[in-house]
Amino acid sequence: MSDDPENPGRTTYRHGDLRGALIAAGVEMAREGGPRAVVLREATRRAGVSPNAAYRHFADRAALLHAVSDTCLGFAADRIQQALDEHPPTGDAEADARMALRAVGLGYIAFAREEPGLFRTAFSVPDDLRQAMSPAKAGRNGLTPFQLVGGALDALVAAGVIPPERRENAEFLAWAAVHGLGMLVIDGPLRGLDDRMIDYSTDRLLDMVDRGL
Amino acid sequence: MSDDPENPGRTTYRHGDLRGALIAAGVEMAREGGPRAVVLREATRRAGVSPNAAYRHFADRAALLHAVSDTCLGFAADRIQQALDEHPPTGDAEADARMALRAVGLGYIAFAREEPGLFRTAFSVPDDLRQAMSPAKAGRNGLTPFQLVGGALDALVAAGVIPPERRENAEFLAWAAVHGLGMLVIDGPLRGLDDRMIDYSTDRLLDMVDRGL
DNA sequence: TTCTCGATGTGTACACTGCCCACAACAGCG
DNA sequence: CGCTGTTGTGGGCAGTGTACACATCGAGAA
Repeated sequence: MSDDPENPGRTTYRHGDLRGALIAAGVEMAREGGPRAVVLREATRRAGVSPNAAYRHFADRAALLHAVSDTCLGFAADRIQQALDEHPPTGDAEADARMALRAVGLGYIAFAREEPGLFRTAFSVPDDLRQAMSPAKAGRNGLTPFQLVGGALDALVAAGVIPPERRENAEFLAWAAVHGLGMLVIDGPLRGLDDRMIDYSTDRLLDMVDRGL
Repeated sequence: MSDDPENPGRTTYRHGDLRGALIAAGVEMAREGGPRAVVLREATRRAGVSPNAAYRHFADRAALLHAVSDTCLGFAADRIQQALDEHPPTGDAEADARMALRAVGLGYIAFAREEPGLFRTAFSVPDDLRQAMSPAKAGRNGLTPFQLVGGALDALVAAGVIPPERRENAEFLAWAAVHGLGMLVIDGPLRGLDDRMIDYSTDRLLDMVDRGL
């Protein structure tokens, strides 16, 4: 029995929302230590439940990690949406479309920098195109990061900035650039560079995408 | 230095090159299962040695993984060099410089696709700028992947393709794009796409870098 | 109302991991 | 020859994932 004041020991035999509690605990561990820190037994401990109870809701540790990863992708979507909200449209369709794609990138990088553990966890699980738009990976706005990038690109086509024949699969190019920068910043050679330097590199990378798409 | 690779039971008390054998075993495990599959005890088992012997050569599992990761980066450098060799200079300095940067990207992506486990392992260990050029991460040509990208960019500046003021930190932009694509291909939404599709995306990404740098 | 049953949580157990400690064997030195 | 520091061994501990049998209980059937 845990006498944790924040997590009162339950009185009922049933937990109520053990699945959700395990995911929440997993997210908390992922926040501090990345995907490797998501430990099944520790999650059950935090939920005040015996280790094997987890197996009523997840086939194995990988399944739990997958659910945690999806949740993290939703958080990424939220952060991207926040960046979009910070750059409201001005009325100039072309400039707005450009700025929206930029905002998606800025939100993505911001998420990587603010929550490196969650960022790593979000992308620690193999994924494929079919599942990239699964609602489980969506944020509060109901969209996944992948769909947010796609939306920004559609707007660029609608505004005439990108010719339609370049639209196809452009998600992958934009995403690759931004995702790569995110990795380099939290785990790669850019780690520990001062903030201004990273801001500058982010700007230049987004310039490159803007020019090169 | 590297004889008797398949010696089940050694006769001498000393192993001879246990450190190297452990790294080699680690690389083999990484090849099949990525960084998570690099397990210390299994490495000692494959080296025909007791578990604790590893601690005479590595402080802990993280240290072994780090050494394996460095080795993998060297393999990446080798694959990039191979791609460079496959596109020999034609005499046109400008076209050659462009092609060299392209070849670096192609080699990088080829490595990710051919050896996903080693690729993941190479970048599973936190790193910073100071260590990006450590000789431990170099390939047979003595250069690290980071240095190979840098060289290609220097050639682009020398050929007048890139203005010098855009040279600084351009490594990060080119690297981010290619690295991101590599991750998307082996772990992300592009996983399982057919080869032609990936080739096409790679081409378009390198176009973007070429245009956008 | 009572009974049953499927869903959910518990207890025990096993194989495996990383890592700590004390000890054993040996190569290279005087 | 003996000493000594390096390298490998053996036993042990805490912690992990997970398989199996069992306990508890909520809800629908009788």
